[in-house]
Amino acid sequence: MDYNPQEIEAKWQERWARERLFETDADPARPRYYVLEMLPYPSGDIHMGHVRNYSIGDALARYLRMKGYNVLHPMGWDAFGLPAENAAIKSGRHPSEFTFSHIDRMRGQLQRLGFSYDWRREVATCVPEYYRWNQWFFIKMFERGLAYRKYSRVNWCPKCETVLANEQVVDGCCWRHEDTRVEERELEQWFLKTTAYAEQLLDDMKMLRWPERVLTMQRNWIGKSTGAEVDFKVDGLGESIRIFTTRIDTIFGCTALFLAAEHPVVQKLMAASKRPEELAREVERIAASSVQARVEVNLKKEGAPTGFTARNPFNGESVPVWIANFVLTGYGTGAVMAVPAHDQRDFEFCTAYGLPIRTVILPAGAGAGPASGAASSAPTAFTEYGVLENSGAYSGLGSEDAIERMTGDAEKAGFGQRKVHFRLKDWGVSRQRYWGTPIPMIYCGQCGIVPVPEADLPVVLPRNVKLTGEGRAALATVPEFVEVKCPKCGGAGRRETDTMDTFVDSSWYMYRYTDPKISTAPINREIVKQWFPVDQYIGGIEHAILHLIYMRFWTKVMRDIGLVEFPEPVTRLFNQGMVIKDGAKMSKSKGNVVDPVAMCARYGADTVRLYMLFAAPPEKDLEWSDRGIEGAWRFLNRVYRMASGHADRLRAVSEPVGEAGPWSAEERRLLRKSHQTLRHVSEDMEERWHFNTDVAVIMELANEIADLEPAIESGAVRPAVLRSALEVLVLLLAPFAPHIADELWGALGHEGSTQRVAWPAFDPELAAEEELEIPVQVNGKLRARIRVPATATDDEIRILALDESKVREHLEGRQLVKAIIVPKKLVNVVVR
RNA sequence: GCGAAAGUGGCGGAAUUGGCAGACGCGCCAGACUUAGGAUCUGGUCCCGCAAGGGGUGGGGGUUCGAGUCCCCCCUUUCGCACCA
Repeated sequence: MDYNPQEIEAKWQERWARERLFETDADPARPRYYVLEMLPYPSGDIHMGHVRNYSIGDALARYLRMKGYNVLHPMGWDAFGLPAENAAIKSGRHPSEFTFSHIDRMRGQLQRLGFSYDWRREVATCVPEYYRWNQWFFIKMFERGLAYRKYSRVNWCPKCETVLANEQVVDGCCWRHEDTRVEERELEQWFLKTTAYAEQLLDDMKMLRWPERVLTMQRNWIGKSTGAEVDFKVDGLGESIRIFTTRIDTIFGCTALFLAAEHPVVQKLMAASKRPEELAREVERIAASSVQARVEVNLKKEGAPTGFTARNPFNGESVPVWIANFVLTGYGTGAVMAVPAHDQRDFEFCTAYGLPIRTVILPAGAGAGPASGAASSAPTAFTEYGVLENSGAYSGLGSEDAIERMTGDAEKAGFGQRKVHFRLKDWGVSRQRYWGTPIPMIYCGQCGIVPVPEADLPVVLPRNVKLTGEGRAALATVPEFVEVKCPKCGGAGRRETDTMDTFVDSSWYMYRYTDPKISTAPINREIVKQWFPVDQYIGGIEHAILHLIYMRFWTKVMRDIGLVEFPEPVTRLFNQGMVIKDGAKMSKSKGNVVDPVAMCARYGADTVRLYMLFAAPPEKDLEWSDRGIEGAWRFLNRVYRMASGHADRLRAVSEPVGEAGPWSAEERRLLRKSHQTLRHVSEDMEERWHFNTDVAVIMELANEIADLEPAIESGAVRPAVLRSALEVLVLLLAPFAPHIADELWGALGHEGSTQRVAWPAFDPELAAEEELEIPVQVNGKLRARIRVPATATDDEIRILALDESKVREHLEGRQLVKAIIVPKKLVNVVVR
């Protein structure tokens, strides 16, 4: 009789599996819905963050199945590169031992939580079959010029001992090691050309129903800026310096040029300089300080003159060329024009070094005289659009017009051109690690870079490798792996020894789920067409500019090589909040973790899941509370006692509730409450997703049934009505606490899982109140409540309200101005 | 610094469209049952007040018959961006 979750959950989990309840069938008549949760690193144990993520997704999946959808709800595992290698280095065992045993372990934990995954569609991204298709994609991209190799300065995490992509650097630190500063190294690396899709990644955001926050982050990350490039000829040298500006309208106010210390022309200036040693020293100093600027916020602006001047092509004026620490090498051309009057940074720099400041833009609508005088003595730059002055033929134009005209004129005269720059950089995918997809390339002295022929894929990892963790590509130490014949000429070649970033794996795993076993192609086009795009993706915000940009890029590449016909892989995205304990995100290093497995052992999966949904709305952070979960536990106990207490009697009842009564007042009350609850949960599941309030109204229904216990004893609530209310209660609970729901569904005399039962429809007539309690305000203050039949007209309500004794008291000696009736809601009597 | 979101009891939170502020749960108080209670059940629980009544959604102003909700100013917190020319 006592609620024993362990027993119930084990029984139903076994039965769900035996009946293959969650296996996605191919019934073409039913509408399809693809629910996907972000896949985990198999770190060995699932944590509460996972449980929350999956409780949300599973509630949705279970609801949709009951609504008649054919639901695809898969689960898989990301490649687990670094943790596996570190564990291997420590123990001397092979990384695969960790990876696969951890996957098994986490799968077991998820099964214990009773999530409704179709395990036939499980995908692990760390197996040779998956490597094959990563490599296949890589070669396709190489053939299209979308994968290339270049020697460049890269981010290096000393803890990971490997390269990081720009997206993987957070506040100057590694995304995995939040307190490890990223270093810079010069390395030859493979890149994927995400920049080729910058414009599309930006444009296609309009078709995404994603949180605005994520879209904004992506927009910032892509960082489109439209402007112009203009050439300044260096006086006395054959060189010219090309600058990028979004404010060509301010160019008459240019009083200097600023170069990044690493700008290529700096070498030439040094060579031509009259005082080369001195200049070289200065350049070195500025270079050092600009490296620091990348890490430090608000670094002091520093610079040095080169001694050269360059000619402004618009007014023929020569301005000094400086080196400045705040000019970024990697953005635009690495050179900018200094317009101190209209750019805050230039203003600070020029003020510090005494360079002249010349106003050329006036605020629109301001008088010419006073404004120009004020601007030259102002402590800040005027950076907004305005009207040009001191700008030759362009004076008097508005900024917008001027930008258009001046850019056009520069193009005609041949010293400049329209230009769009993006902040987005290509994705550096080389990793100097063992456990990852080998990059399928061979270097030949004769033929250059040659991709491994498709027939030879996959290139697999050699087993006999010694992992040192010393930051050199581990594969380079295995001669049998490295030494290979060139597929083109048959001569001696060398294999690439870097492996791919594991974000490659997660960029297309959602496709693989639709047909995980296909061996002739990365995806089954026909089946993908049936399921894609993913209807609902659920995961944390932390991948806003990592996985979620890579994934979008990958889909666009897949479309361009003819694998899919749509531009975006995921229509709707939902970000659940983090699980917090003692004010901080749960993490092993902080020692504030709550183990879901232990919680399951104590309370059962249903209680844990119900609490995860009840304690906070899903998009907000959830503060873990040991007391709070007790509440969920008590609730399920109450429901269990209540339902199973009545079950024996109710099982025998066969008569239906009846279409229209006649019902006792208590029966009406019960039916009304259950249909109101049904309405709330049904509507909420469709759009709003405030699962915490769904659980709250389900609790209210349970409380209502408990309150009616005397009426049930006395027969005022007949068994058929009670049974209908209990069935609603159980079915509503099914998405949130599925085991106990199925158990009680059985106790009420039904066969099988609630997942095979149609979601009940609510009856608006049963949900409607017969009598309303309407608050009556006098001048906005609550003075009384009146009870009126639900059918009462506004006039009837007005008469009743004005007749109420409390209201009459407040009316005494005053003049009635009007009575505002909000139908079925409220009356406000206005008096003077 | 710029941008966005948020701020409601002792706590998590509710109030979906401008209409009863505090649903539901936790905690707390009182009681019942009990050898016992960290089990269960019943009642109470925004603040001041014996009550009548008054006050109350970060602070200040405004719009409105009516504001947690809309507008303006300020404060605080969180998140994102941060020399992107």
